[in-house]
Amino acid sequence: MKKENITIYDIAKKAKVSPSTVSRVLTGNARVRPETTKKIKEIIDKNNFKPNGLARSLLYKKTKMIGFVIPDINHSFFSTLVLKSEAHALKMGYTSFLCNSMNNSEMESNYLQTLLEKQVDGIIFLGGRINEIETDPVYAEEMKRLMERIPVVFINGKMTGVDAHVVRTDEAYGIWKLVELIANHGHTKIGFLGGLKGISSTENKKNSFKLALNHQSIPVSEEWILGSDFSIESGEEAAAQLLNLKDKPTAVVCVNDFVAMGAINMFTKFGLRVPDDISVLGFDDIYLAKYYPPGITTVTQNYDMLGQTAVNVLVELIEGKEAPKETIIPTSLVLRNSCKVYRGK
Amino acid sequence: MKKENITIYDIAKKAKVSPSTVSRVLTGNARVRPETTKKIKEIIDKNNFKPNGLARSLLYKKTKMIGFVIPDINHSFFSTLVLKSEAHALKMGYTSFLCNSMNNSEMESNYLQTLLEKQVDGIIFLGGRINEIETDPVYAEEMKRLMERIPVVFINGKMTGVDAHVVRTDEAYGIWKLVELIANHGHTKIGFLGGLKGISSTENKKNSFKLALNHQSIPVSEEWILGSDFSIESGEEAAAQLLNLKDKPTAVVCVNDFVAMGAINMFTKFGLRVPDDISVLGFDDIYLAKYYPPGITTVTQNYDMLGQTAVNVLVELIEGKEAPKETIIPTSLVLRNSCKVYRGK
DNA sequence: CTGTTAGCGCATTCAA
DNA sequence: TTGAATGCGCTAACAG
Repeated sequence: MKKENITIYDIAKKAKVSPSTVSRVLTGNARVRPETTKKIKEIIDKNNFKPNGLARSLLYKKTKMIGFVIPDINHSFFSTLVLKSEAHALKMGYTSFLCNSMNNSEMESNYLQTLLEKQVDGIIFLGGRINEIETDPVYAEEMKRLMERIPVVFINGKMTGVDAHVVRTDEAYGIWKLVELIANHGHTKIGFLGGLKGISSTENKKNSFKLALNHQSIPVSEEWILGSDFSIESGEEAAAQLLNLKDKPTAVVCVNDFVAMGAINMFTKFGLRVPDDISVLGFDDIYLAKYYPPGITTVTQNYDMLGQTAVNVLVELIEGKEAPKETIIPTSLVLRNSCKVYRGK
Repeated sequence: MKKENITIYDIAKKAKVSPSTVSRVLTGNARVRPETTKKIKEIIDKNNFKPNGLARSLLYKKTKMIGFVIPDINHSFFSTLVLKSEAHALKMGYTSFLCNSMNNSEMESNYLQTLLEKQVDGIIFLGGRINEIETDPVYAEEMKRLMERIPVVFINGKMTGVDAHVVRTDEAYGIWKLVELIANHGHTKIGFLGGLKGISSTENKKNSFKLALNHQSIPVSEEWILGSDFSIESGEEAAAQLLNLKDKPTAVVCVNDFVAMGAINMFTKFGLRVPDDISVLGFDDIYLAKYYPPGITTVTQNYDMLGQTAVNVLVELIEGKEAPKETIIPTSLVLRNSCKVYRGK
């Protein structure tokens, strides 16, 4: 099936020149007589010849490839981020190699091996092991050994004992602004929904949530802090649990937009109107947040900046330059219709 | 920054053996004395050595990589499909290289070049040029030249003059069943929303829609066939146009779930209840279809089968075997709550 | 301006 | 069971 590979030798022979001359017109790195160039280009074109990138990369010790390890491309947050990152990487002259770890540490390890063998020039890492509050020393060790061989950038994560370059969303500030917004709307009974315990994003947000409540002199009610993960289902469950309580909050901050959607679903199902009876706030500003009725008030992730910065930092590292150890990407509120002034009892 | 590469020569030297012996323990393709093996393995491990995949691939003329050209990973349909395909490819021993063309033909061309240079073993192609009803001869030519060098599989598309292997969703049947469902629910005024003209998916679905109406002895009303693309916005627009009509349908089939969501939004906004006042049907069964209120009745794409089949066909081709030229992946109805019996006037 | 030579890292002959 | 030699396809250094 696969046609015999054409090489520069074949082209050289047909053009009656040496392989190096062909190579020269290919790279454009040296002057070749115009007529010769023209003849060679014609033959290249006629034979549909493409230089073998493997051979080239083997020589250069560079593949111009960036590896991405992410948990799940099927999640809006990651797919958007990857899309932006890929586009920017392309501008910087790099192609992207994507690996879906499905949040499975073993798959992460496998993919890291694969990326290393494929000789990618650098790796951008998201999710999984770098999101655990308690770093697993085995995986930390693996990561350190990896980093001895190749530049790595973490997005929204860290590992204790691993001194990596990291680019982070300012989750704390986002939550802070969300709480400020609700408080300004007169709410004093506020819950927090969703998020897996032990995952840094959850803990960061919960911590900021509590701090912000304190700052607003609003008491923290632990029984309004519910949820098991980051899915719509989790939002539904948490909301259902809330509905069983005698004393219910009038507003809930959700760990992300999916959880907010689930919460909205469940509240609506049980006759509560959002935002009239209860305000629901999200996080991430995924594509659907705008459309999901009633339109979710949320915090935008600044996907462009997040992706671009991560790629930029990695490229600096690849080129052997200095790069900031930690970059915080600002977040900002996106006001829509799932939050409303508290209208009293 | 980047550490000097360790090679089998370094390992060989430290182990006081020849490079070929190291190579042998690496591949396991030849017998090596157990003690020697052990010693070499220890040294490999201690030095964190990984064989260079580029060199290996150069030699084998195989990269065990599949290239995916898709329009936009940020769309649920594609991300789900890619996820399933990648998982299956991994089982078959292949890693996946993803390229987002953004439905831009020029980017498609660039990525095809890149994939060729990176020596992927085969390519799975979705969207863009293979979805145009009117094939652009320039791109068809490019595709043909590509296919002379490397196996290609199309998913849900084709190009006139290009004799490619293709795996297709049975869109026609899905639409047919949708119409049947609505007709059985007593609806006789049915519209079709969304879809870009000239794109095969749109035309296939519209054609099937009309045939199905005929079959049900329901008249086709062209003024109820509206929409400009595949987005939520398009659904909103189309629904708004429908609302301006004196005579309105009581059910609409949408080109996909996003359009259905937009339509539901707009109908709701103008006081129509879904499904009580109007039934709205989607297509694709994306993750959110289940949750988007009131829960969208739709057609599932059978993502697993679609992705697995495409990968299987491609692998057969890569291995030089025969493979079916066209495979149709069945679709089936997913009943939820956006469709209801017509309750008369 | 062009040809010859060498080597990137690996696996596979062929000998020993 | 092991070592030496060769070549995958390419480019850069060095001559000419």
